[in-house]
Amino acid sequence: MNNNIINKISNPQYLRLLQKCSTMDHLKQIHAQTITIGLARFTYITSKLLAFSAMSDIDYAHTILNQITIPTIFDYNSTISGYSKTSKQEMGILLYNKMRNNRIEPNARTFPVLIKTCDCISSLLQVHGQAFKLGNISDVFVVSSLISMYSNFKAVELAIQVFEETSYKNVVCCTSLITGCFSNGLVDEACKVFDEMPERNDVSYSAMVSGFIKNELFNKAFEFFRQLKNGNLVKPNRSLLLTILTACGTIGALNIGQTIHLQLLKSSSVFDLEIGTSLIDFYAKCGDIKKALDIFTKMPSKDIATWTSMIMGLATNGENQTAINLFEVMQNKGPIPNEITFIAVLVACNHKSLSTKAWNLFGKMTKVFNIQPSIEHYGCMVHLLARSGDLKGAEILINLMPMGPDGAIWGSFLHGCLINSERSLAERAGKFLIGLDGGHSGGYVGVANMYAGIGRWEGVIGVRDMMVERKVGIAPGWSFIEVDGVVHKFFVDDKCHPRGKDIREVLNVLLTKYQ
DNA sequence: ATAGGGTTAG
Repeated sequence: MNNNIINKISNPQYLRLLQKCSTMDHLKQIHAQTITIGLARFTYITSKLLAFSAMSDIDYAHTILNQITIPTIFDYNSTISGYSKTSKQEMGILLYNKMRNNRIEPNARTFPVLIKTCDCISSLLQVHGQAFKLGNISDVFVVSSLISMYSNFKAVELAIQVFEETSYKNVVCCTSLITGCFSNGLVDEACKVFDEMPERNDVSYSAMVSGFIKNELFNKAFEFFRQLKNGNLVKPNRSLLLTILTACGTIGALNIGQTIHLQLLKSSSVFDLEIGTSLIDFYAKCGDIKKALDIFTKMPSKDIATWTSMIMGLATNGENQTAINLFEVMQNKGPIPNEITFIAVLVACNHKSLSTKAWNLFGKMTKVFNIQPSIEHYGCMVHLLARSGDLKGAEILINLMPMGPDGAIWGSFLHGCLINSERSLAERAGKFLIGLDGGHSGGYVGVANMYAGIGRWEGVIGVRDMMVERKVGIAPGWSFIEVDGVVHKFFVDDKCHPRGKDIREVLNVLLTKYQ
């Protein structure tokens, strides 16, 4: 870059210069030149730089903020906004307090981002109180972020309260509440908000479809999708098609997903990252691993999500070694693995012969890639170790877990004990499992099965009594299949399906033929 | 002049 050029630059030109930056290094270069040339004394210029850095490198943005003698409300808003997109969320409130100490008044734009940085219900209540005190509470932007954050923290009743106290309810507030209700299991309430909202757009429909999926109401989701296809309500845009495709993967609806695939190819000229990645995930979840691999190889550019989806797809389709090999290839010529990639590759190690490899990767994750294992990583490790018969190793790991084991961890351990006939260990795991607070029936059933397996019938009765006493219901196992766009759900020992008799007859034929 | 909310790939 030529110094003369930047010296004569006008504000819009400077803005265009920043917009052209594709990497942080490029932005940092421009920052350096901005300072050398003396442009940095114009507050607008530095504020713009700060806003741009906050989108991709929050630490850098914070240093810029620290260098400004008297930062404006714009500078604070940009930095808080940057923090709302990272994991250092606690910095949001810290900055807000610093800003107040410097006697800078927050404005309407401060609260939506500040609300997004709240990492627990108490900080959210605190920020909500501030917004109320300073008169920003009727702003629709503030309302919609409050609704979605309260819902995220499982305080959906507070979300509903905020919604009801608002006089102007636009499409975004309503969509926030719809998503909030769905993610807290309030399906009827979500539908009611949708029916009563003044207008609906593609995002509200998208929220309905993914909400139904989250609550396992697959046919309702497809009913909505068909409404969209047949009527002229809203045009199913790319995001909505991606939502449906994800839904198809979740339930294994191969036929419907394939039509979405065609529609996506028609509507979008480029085979972009998100579409490609969701297609890989979709085909892998439907068991068509060849098609998934085909898309993977044909994709011109791949990011970490693409590679992770492929590794996970191979791992869950029994191609354990291929998944691990692909991970090795990725390390040579692909992006840097993240925490989800390690979950995928640990799932791939779920085979008796691969537990050494698993330990190896688990160590590499922390030492080489500096990723702290989450409860899911420990879960994968305990599961595969216990399954392969290394119960000692599994137990050591459980004791090492900084966050403490949950029901899933003890469940995996118990399962490993049972298939390896470790009775006394199984009993100990069972006691831990039942000792954990929680209404999930899986643990109790596991323990009951364990006692039954070793002939301790008084143990079985004891667990049953405990379930009655603690009001734990049994959620029976179930499965589903899509036929001609209709999803059929079956429970264990199900006698409710309208064609149940026919299905059983066919099943019997198959059983006599192949058993 | 600059900074804000809801759906959406692993």
